[in-house]
Amino acid sequence: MTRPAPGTSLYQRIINDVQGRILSGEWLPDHRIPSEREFSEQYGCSRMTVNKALSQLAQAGYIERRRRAGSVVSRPHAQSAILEIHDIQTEVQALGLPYRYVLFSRKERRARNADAAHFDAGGPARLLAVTALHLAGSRPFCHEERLINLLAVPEARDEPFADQAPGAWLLRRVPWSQAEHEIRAIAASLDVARVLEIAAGTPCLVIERRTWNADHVVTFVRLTYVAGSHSVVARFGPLASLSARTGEA
Amino acid sequence: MTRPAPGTSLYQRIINDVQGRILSGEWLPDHRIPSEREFSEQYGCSRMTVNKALSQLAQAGYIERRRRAGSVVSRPHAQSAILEIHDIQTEVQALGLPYRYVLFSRKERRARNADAAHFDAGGPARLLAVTALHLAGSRPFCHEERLINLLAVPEARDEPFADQAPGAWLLRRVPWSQAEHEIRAIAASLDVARVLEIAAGTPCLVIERRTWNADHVVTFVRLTYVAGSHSVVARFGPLASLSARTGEA
DNA sequence: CAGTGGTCTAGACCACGTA
DNA sequence: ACGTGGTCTAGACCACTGT
Repeated sequence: MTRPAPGTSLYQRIINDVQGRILSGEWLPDHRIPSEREFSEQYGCSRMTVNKALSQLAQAGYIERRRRAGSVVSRPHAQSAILEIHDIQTEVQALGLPYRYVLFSRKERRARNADAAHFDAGGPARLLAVTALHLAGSRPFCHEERLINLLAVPEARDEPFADQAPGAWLLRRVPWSQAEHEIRAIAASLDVARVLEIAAGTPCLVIERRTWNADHVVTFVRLTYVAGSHSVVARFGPLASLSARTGEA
Repeated sequence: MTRPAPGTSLYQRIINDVQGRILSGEWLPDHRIPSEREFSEQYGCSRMTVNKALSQLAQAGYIERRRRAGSVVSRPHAQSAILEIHDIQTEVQALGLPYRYVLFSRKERRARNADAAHFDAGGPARLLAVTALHLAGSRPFCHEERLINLLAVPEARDEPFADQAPGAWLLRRVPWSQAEHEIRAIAASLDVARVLEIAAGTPCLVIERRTWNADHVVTFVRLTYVAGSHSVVARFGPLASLSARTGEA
């Protein structure tokens, strides 16, 4: 066999067919779809090819697979979206504005009790605390408060962060395995309001991010944006992650 | 062969090994990792097994694969996170508060120019516009403004939405293929402030979501939360989606 | 107990892109 | 040109689980 696979591969065709039946409503939630062996007969291919297709459909959340009981169409559940969080410099320049970065303070210090919430139990012995401002043109764009775990990133001790934001530096230097974001709306505090050149109490968007490598927190950052200057966009296409993931990483 | 695979499968072991080398920094970005054929020799297994492992690592963004050139460790790029957006009722009950839903208005009407931004070019001919309030205990929790495309969901015409929020109804009834979220901070308008029982100008978190099925927008919703009552949490663990995706959908 | 998915094999041909 | 990944085969044994 080994058909030339003109546009798409066989397993991709199976994915598309099943996805079509689910999205069109032909196969409703809890509907039991054919078994791998039935599919392989229908498509005249081996079971492995069907398995690859159905495994990816399961990963994308379209179906659930159970031994003996077979595979059934998932009932829609909490939506999960792919949230893209870009580098701030890239973001500002995408707005067509000149980007500028100003370092406010950079202090090495021992971890306090207040830091324990952001780091793991016990926490890191020594921290690097950095506060800075990102500007779009002449306007303040984003206020950054960051803590870096010096046990995880000892090189940060030698980095002044005078010309380069710690986020960009860390992204290039440190591998990370997990990140957690929390997004909230707040009223600007007096301190932040002064820096962002707005009135205290003005609505702001806050993004807090903790980044892990293996078991320990590498860095914690709080980014404060003036309301209206920034929004977070998240997209989700279940099968997008199946069809488009080959070459783009 | 067919080893009993004591705790994990062979391809999962390969995934873990490669991930470990990348996260530890042993294999830096742009490092070329062994070819599939080399791995299969090292592990004493077939190339298909290695292929399954490396394919999943590529999907998770750890490595990039290029024909002839081999596979290289990815350089970290824009972080993408998995954003969980839950049903509002679930969310309120998770806070340990009684949930209540109040319908304010429900109107069927023709699409206006102002709706065109939320829907596709041309837009749907007829819409169902619903405004409602979600309460946690006796306090307003979230104000909902929703537009439903009646061409995509004609059954909505027969649904009063008096006792049931349209979000929960749609989630159960309508398949969707894509969603887009935008999260912003705003100052409460007069109308919204009155409904949420806060002062005008109070910071609020706004989530706007458009949901597609195939090519057309099914529904658009704007959810407004009082600042402090709600935050969005997003997590990302590249390999979490590899190891934990089997049985949990 | 019977049928499902989970995993694995030892080959194979092909398309592609880089050296 | 040649080695890479991409895909596929025609089997196999096993673990699990619903009937």
